[in-house]
Amino acid sequence: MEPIRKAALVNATIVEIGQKGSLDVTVAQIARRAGMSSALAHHYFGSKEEMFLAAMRQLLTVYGAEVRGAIAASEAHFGGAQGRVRAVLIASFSPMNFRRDVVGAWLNFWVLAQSVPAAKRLLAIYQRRLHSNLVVGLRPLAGAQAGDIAAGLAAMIDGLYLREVLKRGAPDGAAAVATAMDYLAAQLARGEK
Amino acid sequence: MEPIRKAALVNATIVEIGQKGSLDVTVAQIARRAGMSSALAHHYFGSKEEMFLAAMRQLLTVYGAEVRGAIAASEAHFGGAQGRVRAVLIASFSPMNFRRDVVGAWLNFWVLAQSVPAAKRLLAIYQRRLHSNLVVGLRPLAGAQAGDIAAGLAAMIDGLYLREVLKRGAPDGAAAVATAMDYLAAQLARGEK
DNA sequence: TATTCTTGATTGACGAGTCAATAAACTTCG
DNA sequence: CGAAGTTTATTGACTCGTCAATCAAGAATA
Repeated sequence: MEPIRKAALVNATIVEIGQKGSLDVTVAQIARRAGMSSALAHHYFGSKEEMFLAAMRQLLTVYGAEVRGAIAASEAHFGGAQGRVRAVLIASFSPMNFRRDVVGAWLNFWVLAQSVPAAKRLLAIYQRRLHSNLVVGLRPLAGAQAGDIAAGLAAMIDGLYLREVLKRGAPDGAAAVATAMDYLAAQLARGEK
Repeated sequence: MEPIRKAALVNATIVEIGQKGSLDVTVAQIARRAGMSSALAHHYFGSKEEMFLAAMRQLLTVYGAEVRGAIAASEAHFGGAQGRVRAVLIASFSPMNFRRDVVGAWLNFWVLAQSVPAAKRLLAIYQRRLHSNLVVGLRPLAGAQAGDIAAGLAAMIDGLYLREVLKRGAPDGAAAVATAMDYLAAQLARGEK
């Protein structure tokens, strides 16, 4: 039972935060969405904060898995070139990760990181992984510039996420990928000139 | 008295939210920082939400003024070229706007916009102004591409803000400007080739 | 029986907003 | 001038609701 209930609570937490657009979500609301009483939620997680952190970890885990998958697929097919960077972008803006409620939850966890050290640590992991993935992909293409370009690209990715939460209508991952790829193309074109 | 007290409350709201890194700030805390009782804060603003919105408007106003000032100064001295865009960037990352607590408040207001329509409207104004300022500056440099480049640049600016709240140490506006200008240079170089 | 699962009820704290009352400043007009 | 009246400024105390967390007790299961 424990793993099932925990998973249900974690998902309910993400959806609830994402839909409400705020961390002002009661344990009772989350528990109800997950189909149980608030007391049971406390029984399994001990505290609301633990639930939030577990939800963050879940987001990180899913995102990380998708990135790894995309990279693997990309290397199998194209073997290098812009493939790895493109893979990271595609995974970042995939329908799974670029969902409205997921993006809303991300933003709220970013806020949480300002006051909860454990949350800050989790986000730092995300940032390191993203940066490192981009640099590995960029090194063969841009050499010494890889670090700077990765920094700019990472900022742009986060910015595209940030802006998504205010848009209405369905998220458009392809457009986001296009914007980021355009940046990349411009940087690489300059390097070659 | 009214304008003085309101101004004090607005500033206290920004600082309190920025330092705490969260909208979970009590009216009593804000009022205390502004040197008055919570009842008086309610007397002048009616509700906590009104205080938040007034604080957002203040941020928008100060930012807008600084951008206008920078554009005017830039046109007087260099007359066009990348001047206008650079002016927008410099204003965006000026020591006044790129302060830790201000950036923290921005991020929190972004979250607020998800659930409070009035806040969303204010942010939409900011986005429109930013985009339009960038497009005007980019049109002579990039022609039809101006819109797309502006979109990417705007996302990057917001992303740089977003990332700032997790960094430690003093904000480095110059580095942020450099990253954004680098993006711009790459895009323009490609256009000329 | 013992262990795990589950919840309704309760507690204790906290916070937004209201209110009644006091104090200060300003206005009116005799 | 100066007394009576009026508007503005200000606060402590209070109400009312909410919510995280706990607990004791009741199913279910092994």
